[in-house]
Amino acid sequence: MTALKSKWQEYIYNAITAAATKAGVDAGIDSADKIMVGNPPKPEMGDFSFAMFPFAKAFKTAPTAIAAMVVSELESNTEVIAAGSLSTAGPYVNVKVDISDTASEVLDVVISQGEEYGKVETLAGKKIMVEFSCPNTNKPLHLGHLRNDSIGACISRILDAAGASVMKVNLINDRGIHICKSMLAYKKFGGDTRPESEGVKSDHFVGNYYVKFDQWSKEDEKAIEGAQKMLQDWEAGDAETTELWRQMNKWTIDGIEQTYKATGISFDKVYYESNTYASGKEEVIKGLEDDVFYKEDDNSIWIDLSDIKLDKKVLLRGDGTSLYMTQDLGTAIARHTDWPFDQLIYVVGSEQQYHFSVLFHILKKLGYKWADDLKHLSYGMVNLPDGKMKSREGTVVDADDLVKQLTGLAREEIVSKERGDEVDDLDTTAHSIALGALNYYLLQVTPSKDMIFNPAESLSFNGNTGPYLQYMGARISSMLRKFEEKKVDFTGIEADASLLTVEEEKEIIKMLISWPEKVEQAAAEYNPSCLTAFMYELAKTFSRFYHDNPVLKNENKQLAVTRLKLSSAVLQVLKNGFSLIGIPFLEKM
RNA sequence: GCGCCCGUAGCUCAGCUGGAUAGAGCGCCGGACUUCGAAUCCGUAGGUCGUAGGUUCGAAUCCUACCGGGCGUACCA
Repeated sequence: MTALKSKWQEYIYNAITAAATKAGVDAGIDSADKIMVGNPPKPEMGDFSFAMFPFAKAFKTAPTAIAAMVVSELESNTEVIAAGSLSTAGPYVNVKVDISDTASEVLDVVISQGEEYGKVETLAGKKIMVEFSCPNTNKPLHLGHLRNDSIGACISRILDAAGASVMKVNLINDRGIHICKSMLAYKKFGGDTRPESEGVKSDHFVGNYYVKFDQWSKEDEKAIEGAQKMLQDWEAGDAETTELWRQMNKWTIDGIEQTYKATGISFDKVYYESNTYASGKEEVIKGLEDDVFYKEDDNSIWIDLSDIKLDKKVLLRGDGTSLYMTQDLGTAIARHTDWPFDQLIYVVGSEQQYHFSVLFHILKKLGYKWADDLKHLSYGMVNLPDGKMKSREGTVVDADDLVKQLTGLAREEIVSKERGDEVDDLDTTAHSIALGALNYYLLQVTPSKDMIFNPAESLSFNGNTGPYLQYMGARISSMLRKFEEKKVDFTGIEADASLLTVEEEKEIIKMLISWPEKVEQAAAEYNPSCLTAFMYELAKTFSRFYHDNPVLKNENKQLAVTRLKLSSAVLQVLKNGFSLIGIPFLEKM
């Protein structure tokens, strides 16, 4: 299709320059690829459109007249006439092309390339590290983490599809004052209890003590002091503190890993802040010696950011303990040493934009040239219909609960449709539908925007949703199964793309052709939502086509075979999209 | 105060490297199951694209100001 497109750009370009020469003017355009190609508002008007407005000035003529000139110029070329039919619509030149050759080609390409179709080379040879998730070890995952995980995992797959070599990394936030808070609360109120003894999932068990600390600290100022003291003990390597820390971290991480498993999240390498903060500290001290930083009277170490019109920022506390920035410095440096990347993408919420601009700036000041290759892929907050999630008001949507709830509803849906016996495994299928719904819901919104998570809507399986796409996949699969059963009736019959004359068929062909471009765009913009939009359009167009036009049941067997080929190409592209977005493909549902 | 982001249909979102009548889902109302899976399909209604200027042949899209909302501006992460 791109070949087709550039061919027409060439035709139009030649026609315009020829017309310009005849009119004795300079068309003001020097290459065919500068010709803008558009899509007519209605498919019956044509496949490509070319607006003549830009040439009005050079020709000193109304665009409508130029369109007429261009068309008459094109009609004198027999090659052009053979390639398509022309029409003018006011200032536009519209072209309707015969796409049967292209159709035949794209169907073959999609089917022979299979899951490779849509892989592109725009990032070939690039090493890209993607950091996402980054849980704290003091509480379980919530809805915000789910958006982070969805975006991070999806972007990783998209970059991979664009040819990059991708390393997915996690950073476990396992040290710091907030970690000490849940530890201290457990020490004070926990007694001999353990997750198993209470029958609570281990990360939730720890999270409950974090909540308890919050209540306690409101009544007793000593709570905060105690946490600070504990942090000092921890950094000093106090045995008892370290032991408690180890135990509680294990509980949280075990629990979070169960959640990752349930949501299909994985990493190539996991970093722990407890391993990198020390090198961050050294880096800060080195920077102090090199006069990049300065020391306050209380021994805290700072950077002056007035050169980039920001304030100043503390990098190390007066008591010598580390901060978020300290450890992020150490982590970044460790990563570049481990795997010298061309780009490192931090998938982190937009509330940390300031943090990252400072972090990147500091690394640059410390002399790391690769600081320019760091990118903060910032995403917006997830809010609820009645406002923000607030832990104090108990409105935080817990990740495990949400997945469980979605799975339960999907299960009910299957049962109520009496498909329980049809599907391969009820629980697995229900879970797959839940994941499809969740990932699609979270990824259809442009990452940079805040979004509202409407539980009722996200739980719906109708309309523009993941399960709708899964359903179309299952429908096509079902049809292909039926074809396999009756295959003998079709032996020796070859597909013929010139039979695809219905408007929807043409639209579908054009969409199939544009799939690789969509992947390219998604990678260039770090935006999965252009893929979700495309997939929905494709599924919907196919659905409309399928509703009105018999495929397998067509009396014309050759048309049946051709449409089957078209259907399986649609299924292939949908499946390729599914794997990028994180929608499990289901043969039956 | 300063910095960044966002204002598109009742609600949730697309569209934003400027181009023909601004799209979809949900919801509302109305149709289609003896037919390849109705988790489907079709149709109706619903928008001065926050406001005002500017650039342009042409602006939801680019620029400026203002209004409204969010986030940040922590020795939290």
